[in-house]
Parts: sequence; C-alpha cells; structure tokens
Amino acid sequence: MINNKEVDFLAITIKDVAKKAGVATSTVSRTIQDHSSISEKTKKKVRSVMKELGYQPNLAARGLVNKNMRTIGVILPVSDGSVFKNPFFLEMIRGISKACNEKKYMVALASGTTEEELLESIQTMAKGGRADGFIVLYSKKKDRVIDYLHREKLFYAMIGKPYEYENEIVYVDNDNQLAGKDATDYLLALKHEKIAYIDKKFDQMMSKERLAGYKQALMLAKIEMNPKYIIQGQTKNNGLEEQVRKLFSSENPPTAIVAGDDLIAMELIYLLKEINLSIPEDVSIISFNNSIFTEMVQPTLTSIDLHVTYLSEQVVEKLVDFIEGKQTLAIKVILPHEIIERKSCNWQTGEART
Amino acid sequence: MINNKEVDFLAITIKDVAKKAGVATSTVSRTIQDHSSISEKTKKKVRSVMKELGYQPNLAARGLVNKNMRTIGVILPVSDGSVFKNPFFLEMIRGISKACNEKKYMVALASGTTEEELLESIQTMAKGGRADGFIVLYSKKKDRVIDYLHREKLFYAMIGKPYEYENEIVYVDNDNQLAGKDATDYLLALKHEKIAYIDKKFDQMMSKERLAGYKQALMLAKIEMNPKYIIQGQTKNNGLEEQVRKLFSSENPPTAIVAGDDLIAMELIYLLKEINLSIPEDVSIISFNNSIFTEMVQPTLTSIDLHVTYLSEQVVEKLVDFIEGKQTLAIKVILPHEIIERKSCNWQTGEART
DNA sequence: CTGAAAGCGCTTACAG
DNA sequence: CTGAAAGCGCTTACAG
Repeated sequence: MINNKEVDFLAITIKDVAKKAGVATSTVSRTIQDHSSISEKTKKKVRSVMKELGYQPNLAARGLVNKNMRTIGVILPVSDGSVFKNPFFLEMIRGISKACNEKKYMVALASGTTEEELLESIQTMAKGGRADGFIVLYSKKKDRVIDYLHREKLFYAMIGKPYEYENEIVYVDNDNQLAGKDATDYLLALKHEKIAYIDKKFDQMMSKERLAGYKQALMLAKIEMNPKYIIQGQTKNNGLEEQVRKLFSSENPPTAIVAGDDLIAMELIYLLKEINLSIPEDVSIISFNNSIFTEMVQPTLTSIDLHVTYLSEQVVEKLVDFIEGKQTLAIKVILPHEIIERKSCNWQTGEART
Repeated sequence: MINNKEVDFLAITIKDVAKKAGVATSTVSRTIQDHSSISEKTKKKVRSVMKELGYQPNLAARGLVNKNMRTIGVILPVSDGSVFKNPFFLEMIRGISKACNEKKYMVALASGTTEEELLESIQTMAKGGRADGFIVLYSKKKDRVIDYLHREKLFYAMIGKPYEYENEIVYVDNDNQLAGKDATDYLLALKHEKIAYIDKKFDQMMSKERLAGYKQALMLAKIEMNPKYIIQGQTKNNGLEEQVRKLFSSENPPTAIVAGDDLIAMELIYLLKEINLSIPEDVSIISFNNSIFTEMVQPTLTSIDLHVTYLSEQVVEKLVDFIEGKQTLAIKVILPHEIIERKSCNWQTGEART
C-alpha cells in the first residue's frame, strides 16, 4: 500500500524547532537537557514549540555524538531448544524491559542458534555502538560469551553467579546454596530423612549451589547422604525418567524430593503418579521458582520464590549505574528467597501438615 | 573497577581503515557495500585492512544518514500479569529474534505496564528513528497501539488477525476458524456429540474464530449447539473453575472439550480429576498450541500445532520486505495447522482410540 | 544567558 | 574506478 519513499516524510528536527522558536539549535538542545544556563522563559517557549511540532529527538544522531545509545543488550542463552522453553526467561525479559523503560533505556535482544551466531550478534551490537552494556541471563561454565565481554572490557552484568571473573563482574543472584539448604531443611522439619535431589541441567551454576546446600543441610542434620538419592539429569545410559523410576522402585526409596525447578517438579508428579505413588502422602516435593506452574498441578507445589522480577530490576539498575559511571565497583547483589507453602509436602508419616 | 571514561578507547572508524589502506573514506564505505564501481583489487586490500583492524561499522552513524536502523521493534502486550505468562510469547520472541539475526536486523523490545507506557515506548522508538518497523504480538479490540501505528503510517505487521484495518495490515496467522473446526471434527469423528468449548480470554481474535469454527463443525454435523457447553472465561459472578464444576455436575455433562490452549487444558485436567472424572475415559480433551505442556500432563495432550516458530519467521520476512520496499501490498500469510495426537482423546464410549 | 561553529562516523551525489 | 566535499541531526566547547 504505502511505498517506502513516499512515507519518508521528513521528521521534524531540532532545526525546525529552533527556527519556529526563534532561537539557535544549541538553545533547543540545551533546553532538552534542561541545562541550568538557559532561562526559564526561553525553555518554556522552546518546550511549547517542541510540543506543538511533536518533536522527538533522533536517537541515532544523539548516540553518534554521545557515544551511548541508551540501549542494553539482553543476551539469551544459545537456544538449543530445551533451556529456552523455560518461562523463567520470559519473566526475566519482562522485568528487564520494565526496568529499562523506567530508566529510559531500550532493550535489544541478542540471541543465536549457535554460540558463533550469538557472539556475532553481540559483536555487532557492541562494536556497532548499538548497545552500551549487556545483561547475561544465564551462567554456564567456559562461556565464550563471557570471555568476549570480558576481553573487550565491555559493560555487562549477569543474573546468576559467574563461573569465572567472579570478583570482577557485576551480578545479581539469590543465595542458591542457602535456598537449597532451606528447601532441604523444610523437608527435614517434616521429619523426612530420605530426601532425594533431582535436577536436569547440572551445568548451570545455580544447580550446583543448590545441591551444595542440600548436602550441607543433611550434614548439619547428621544424616548420611545417599549418593543414589542424587539424580543429575540424564546420564549417557539412562534418561531422567528411567532413573527416577528405578530410584522409587528400589528397596529404600526416598520419601521426599528437592526438585531443580517447578517444571521438573511437575514432571516428577506425573511420573510418580504413574507408578502409583501419592503426593504428598507417599512423597513430598519442594521446588524452586514459584512460577505459574505451582498452581497448575495437583497437588499445588510448595516452591521457593526467587523474586525473579526484582532480580531483573536490580541487574538493570546496577548495570546502568555502571554504564553511567555512578558506580565503578564489581558489585554483587544477593536477593532473599522465600518458601511459598502449598500442598505438595507432608509430614514423613504421610499425615497432612497442619 | 573500570571507569566509564577510561574504557572509552576510541573505536576504530572508517577513517582509520582508509588511512591504513591508503584510500579515501568513500572507497572504504563503498567496499563495505560491495559497490560494483570499486575494483576487486582495491576491495581486497581494504577488506584485509578492515579485518586486521577489527573494524565494525558504527550503526548509529549509518542509521543517521540512511534513516534506517535495521531494527525491528517487537511490541509485547500490556503486561497485566496474566497474558504475559504464557510461554507462547517466548516462542514468538525467540523465532523473531532468530529470523532477524539472519536478516541482519536487530530486535528491540517495546513493553509497558499500562497502555500509556507502552505507547510512549513505541513512540520513542518510532520518532527517535530507532526502529524501522514493528511487530505486534497480539490482537485485541480497540487497540490504541494499532491506532497509533496506523495513524502515523509506520511500518508494522501482526501475528494474528487484526480487528481493524484488516485489509491494510500485513499479518501472519493461522486459519483459526478452521483449526477450531478441525478440533471439533476430530472429537465428532470419535463419536462425541456433547462437546464443550472452554476458553479464558475471549477478547482475543483467535478465541473468537476458533469458537466460530466449533459452531460451524457442530452445524455441519447437524448437532444442536448447547449454549451451556460454551464457557468464555470468568463471568462477573463465576470464576472459570466454578463454571466448569457446575457444567460437569449438571444433568447432561459433555463428554469432550475443545480447550482454548494447552495451559487451559492442563488446568481442566486437574479440575476434572478432582471431581473424579478420568481423562480420556470420561472426558476427551483437545487443545491448541502444542506447547511443552502437552507432554507434561497425564494423559499427554492431543493438541493442534500452530507452527509458532514458522509464524514468527514469516512476520519478520514480510515486514522486512515491506520496510525495504520490496513489497508494498498489505499481504496476509496464513499458515496451516496440524493435529498432534496424544493420549487425551478417546472414543465417546470411553474405549481407547486405536 | 545565548549563538556560531566544529565534529561525531558514516554515505552519496558530483567531479574527474 | 576513485576522491573531495557536503550533509544526516545532534551536542559541546568557545565566544560574547
């Protein structure tokens, strides 16, 4: 319908405003920035003309001279399919987007099907002067993305604890070890002693930490850890499902599970129901994230809320401080978690928790 | 650790390349664009210098002169919480991001907590020359966002069928009426006659269309439609849950359900199980989206795949064609759907489908 | 308190 | 086939 060229009606610029207001372009520019050197009277006049003409500053021009585009690149994990289906990311993206809006930053997405592609995307944004800083939404070992960001001395921050350069990176995280311990302690308080830890993706930093917390809780409770109770995703011989079936049909099955996240907990609930175990009567389950799924299963899931939205707001804030030079230290922010009790945990006897 | 100013080491520009290669900046520029007027020999030399210096074009500068930023703004629905938790959006975002990468476009997110905020965000991007076009991820009635995009004659495309300006908007969609009909036909073929249609959000265009398809299927099968069998989210008196309970404890309960999407189907499964109905023995369920959830419930869900990823790729392609003037008509692309059979549907007798 | 001028890094007629 | 010059829309010393 409309041709590119035809629609190319000249946007109104600082020049148009200046002419109409009878001032110099520099005066308009300074008015936009609310410079103290411009008289209120002039500002008022200029502002009214700006409004009248519907002036909006050209961000490319501004970016060119300021060498900052007020844009934050959000780096998604390489989408091999599985990881990225976790709605967790949606919550983070949404939180970041919201926080950026408030700070008048834009958010640009960097993604890729392979690590190469992702790196290229980041590079274009970085060297192209398109993003002033980056937020990395995941944390994994030997990450070439982190290496790149670090080597190029770009501004970046992470959600989650980094594997490397820990002391040089701005990051926002939960105390995942404590969360793992708290989850386990919660089950211990319900008199469970045979507690399993089941997760899928053990390459993620947070999984490691939660497992450490689980071990710590058992140790402090002087309960000997049973290595069979720890399932770390699929092995080369067995899928997660098989391993779980085997564990629960063994001689000495667990009475409770700490699950890696709500999604895994959901799957476990189905699996266990299939082998005729009742939840929470036979097996109690606690998990992490407190996502929408917690309310969608039967029984509803007791889960640890990690305050993802707040996490996202915080990364944005810290990164922006860093970009704008208000803060130059590699600050870490650790947010608290909170157990949200629902119906998936019982006393070890199988009696309802009262 | 690192201060803003210190890190501000001058990026290498076209000038640096020109000097080192012993040519003019215009030659470098033309080499980048692979202009036919430059000799291969010169190009080769310039390119090698570019590589050596690690040159990356400054996108802001380029955008300033070209008046296009090779950026697509992706407009998320106003996040009142509920809608946005649907992982559906994550899939769309991912698909769009992937397609944009391939076309060397960047994706910028526009979001807001209120419609005002969202509009402001879009406006900044549009008038600020930040985005060349927009993709709207949802379709709702009386949308001020669409009004704005339309009034300002911006380039935009939608996923889903628009309420207004249908003949002037580039969009990509499924044939949702046909999908609704096919879902219903599938149940009819299993000898079900008492089929309910249950959805949550009836302000969305696709819900309306699927319902129309449901009605059409019944009509063609000469089955009288029972208005009680249609539940359209919560009314002012009753929540969805209450309505469903009531329907299934009524004298003449349905034996099958067409559910608005997988999430709703999941909830329905729990609900029905709670009132001691077996699925698929007592009630068959078919839904839409074929998301990860289909494999997470017991029984696994028969669901209609809408090819979301492909949908996303298509919007990007069409929008880019439009932006670049390769295509000036308000083209629509309708993608096929596909029933993915799993375990949630039986013959009306309650016997397993074989 | 305000303006004229230079410059950010690129592209593109216009010459040659 | 290549280069010198103007210009995209803004900001910021530098004068006054």
